Amino acid sequence: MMKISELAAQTGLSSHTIRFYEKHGLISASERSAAGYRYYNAADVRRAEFVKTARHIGFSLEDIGQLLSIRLDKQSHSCQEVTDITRHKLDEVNDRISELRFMQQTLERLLESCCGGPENATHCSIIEALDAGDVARDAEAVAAETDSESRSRRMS
Amino acid sequence: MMKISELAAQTGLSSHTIRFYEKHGLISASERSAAGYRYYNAADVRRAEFVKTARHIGFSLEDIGQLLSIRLDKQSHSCQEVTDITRHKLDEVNDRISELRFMQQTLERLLESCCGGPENATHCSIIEALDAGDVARDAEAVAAETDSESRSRRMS
DNA sequence: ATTGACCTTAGAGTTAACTCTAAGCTTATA
DNA sequence: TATAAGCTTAGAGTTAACTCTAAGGTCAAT
Repeated sequence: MMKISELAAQTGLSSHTIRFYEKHGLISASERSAAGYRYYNAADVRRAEFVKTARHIGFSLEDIGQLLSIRLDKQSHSCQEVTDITRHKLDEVNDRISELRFMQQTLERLLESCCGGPENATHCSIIEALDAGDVARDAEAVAAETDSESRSRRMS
Repeated sequence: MMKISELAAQTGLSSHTIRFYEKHGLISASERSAAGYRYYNAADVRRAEFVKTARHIGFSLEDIGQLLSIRLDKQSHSCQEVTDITRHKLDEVNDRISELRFMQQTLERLLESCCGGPENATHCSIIEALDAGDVARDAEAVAAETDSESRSRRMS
């Protein structure tokens, strides 16, 4: 049975974060001392590590809540539920990657077009491109194409 | 000279957002009516569109503030200043893409390993993988490798 | 008995970029 | 002149996932 700071050391989460996760129903201490100290057993530690792993992969706390309830009672849940959550997360990730790739290309194109030197910016092609706004029209096309804007805006 | 809702229609920004940008020093109306109504001239519109374009590419409002001050007085600024901002943004974007690609690969790997069927999750390989935590150790390696965690966490 | 490290809680603060509300004034139209 | 649409401001709310603070209780070691 370990105290919160030991669990923190073990998992790499902070004590604050562990309490925060508890408040959100993801982790709990299976025992409390008379004075209210949290004590974690091996199963608690594994659960905390599960949360950390899932978080690292990019699952939201809400996703993790669902995964945990499946983990807790595997018999009552199907593999499909798990893959649905996973696939949905993958879709979000892919959408966000598409957006970022467009930004990446645009930024690279801008950088190539500009001398980047100590000359003054009177004829800077980056400023000019932003002024012309043609970049933005491309961006809108991509956004419409992937229809990713609204969903990905909710992602980290 | 157009009123705020006309500028909104023209740029695709909301009136709220235009006022918000004004509060943050990015946009302003070159005139006000006696009653305080904002009136925008052609230069104001171009500036608003500059902001929108830059925003679309992924520049933060702070970045845009810098770009605008360069745009406003090109003689006093160098191309290098512009490319510095752009390159820095590109670095952020690339870091974030690296993270997301790792997530993508991990999620794809998880999906491949799981049957995804209506069977109960007693032996679900996704849940098992999250339990084992080996995924997380890979993720940590990637995070350390690109050193992208702290920077990208500030990105959208 | 006294440190000092650690624990508790409730609740506030952080970040970015909006987004909305309330209460009241203005303007164009019928 | 009455109505509706639109404008103004200050300021609060939203989102996600923390992160920190304050005020106080606990515990092990000296």
